[in-house]
Amino acid sequence: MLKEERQRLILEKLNTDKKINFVELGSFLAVSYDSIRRDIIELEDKGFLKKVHGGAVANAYLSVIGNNQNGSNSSEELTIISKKAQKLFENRQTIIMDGGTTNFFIAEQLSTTLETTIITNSPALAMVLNEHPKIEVILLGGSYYKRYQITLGSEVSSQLAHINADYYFMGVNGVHKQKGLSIRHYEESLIKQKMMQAAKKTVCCIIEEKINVQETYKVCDFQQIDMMITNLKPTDNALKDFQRLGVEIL
Amino acid sequence: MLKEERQRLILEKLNTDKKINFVELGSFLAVSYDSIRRDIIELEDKGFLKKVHGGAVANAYLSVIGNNQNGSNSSEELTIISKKAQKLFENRQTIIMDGGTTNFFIAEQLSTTLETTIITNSPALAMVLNEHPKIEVILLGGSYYKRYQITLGSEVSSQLAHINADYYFMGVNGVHKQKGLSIRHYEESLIKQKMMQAAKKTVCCIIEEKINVQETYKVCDFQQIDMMITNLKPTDNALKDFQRLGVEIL
DNA sequence: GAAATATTTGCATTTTTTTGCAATATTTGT
DNA sequence: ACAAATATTGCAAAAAAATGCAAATATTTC
Repeated sequence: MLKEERQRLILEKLNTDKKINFVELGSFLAVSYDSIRRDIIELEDKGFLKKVHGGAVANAYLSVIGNNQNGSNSSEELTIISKKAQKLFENRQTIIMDGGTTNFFIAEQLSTTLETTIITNSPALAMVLNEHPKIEVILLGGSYYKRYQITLGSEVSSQLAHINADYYFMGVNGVHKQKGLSIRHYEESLIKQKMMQAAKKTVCCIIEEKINVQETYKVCDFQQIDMMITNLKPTDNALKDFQRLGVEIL
Repeated sequence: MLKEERQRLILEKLNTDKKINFVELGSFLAVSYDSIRRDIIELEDKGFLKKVHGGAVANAYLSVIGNNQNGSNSSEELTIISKKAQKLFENRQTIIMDGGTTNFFIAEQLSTTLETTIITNSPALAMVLNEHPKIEVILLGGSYYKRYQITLGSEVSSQLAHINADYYFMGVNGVHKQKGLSIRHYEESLIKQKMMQAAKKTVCCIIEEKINVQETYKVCDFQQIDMMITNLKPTDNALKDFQRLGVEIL
């Protein structure tokens, strides 16, 4: 087995599993533990992964969207959310969508007859819409963060300043009744705030795992958004804390 | 068995298997290990594969292009151009690259140790660099033109206004000694002019089919660029009109 | 068509890279 | 702090690569 072949397989496995264990990998590829270990060191030198005690973890920015999609259980949840979100789209609207698996999914499912403008800081999302005949896409430029696969920074912010959209579809890592909406990256949280200001209504799409979760950086209070879409039924018990707060739940 | 025939078979096998082992290949083709090895070296020089210890692996970008294009000739031409272009890249530079197959190719081949900033209006190019550990990417935002898969418009233009890059790698549809460099899309030709202004040196990478071709919209005169890279040898007869005009030809 | 020249090929030898092992050190969980 | 798991290091065997050389083959030239 060629070293390169092995390393390619390691990266592939890492991409799907997000983490690898040397011992398992050794028996999986039928090579000694040492070879695996040395491969991991080489790959780390090249910046493709991070070596940790007992194995290696993916360098976040390497995770390609393709992998997020095939995660079978979460894709079911995303499908439900996407279906609900489709109802909000009408012709002649302008919609801001940030990067994130959910928005990616929603964008992919948009009806081919829809005529809207979509403003996004996610090149991947823009490219998903390549095939769409009628949607106009505005890409917000700036520093490109490979790790999150979006653009951020003051350039993005200033472009948002003179935009007035109908909806903003916001993705977050956590929604909490008291602590509000939060994510893991500071710069991104600022851009999300700007995006909220640039849209008449903010919609938050979120899978149930992220409900009642609090992350490092707060974007806004729960009451500041206009609508929340989850994969649960609006009447679900898990959502009862969020009822009657002036936020529509779909 | 002729050398060319052998090399063709090697490339075919590489295409299906994505990797080759010298010893296996030797017995498969019934020639000595050394012949195989020398073939591989030759093929690597031509940019068709990557030689590794124990065999060879497919060059990543060749498969990508395989999807976009079918002409096997043009990928060979692009490989030659890309190899030449690589020599211009050094650490701590800022490079503007617009969208286009050639730049896409060049970006994919960039050394993983290279530390530069790449400014582009092509989301696809930004995403190619997702896997690159050290390159910083600035994406120019604006209206996204699906047809060309790039952003254009005044927003892009104004972002370029305060950029001062080392090189601009420009893709065009035609280069003509008298008529200059030209492309098919008006708005894009304007952005290319801005990009030229934003870089110290402009490099034009072009395949021989586009030499002495004139398209609808002129970007600049031939003498205004600093360097032209083609798949031909600089001394090739087809380029003799372009010599001695102050433009370096690689 | 034959001689001269250049290219290709296979082999033997030397050098380099890769690999697995064993001994030792470090980290982790309890 | 202790045991178990995992990592590091140095080393030697094995595999593969590079090199130089000579024979075989192809190409050019006259």
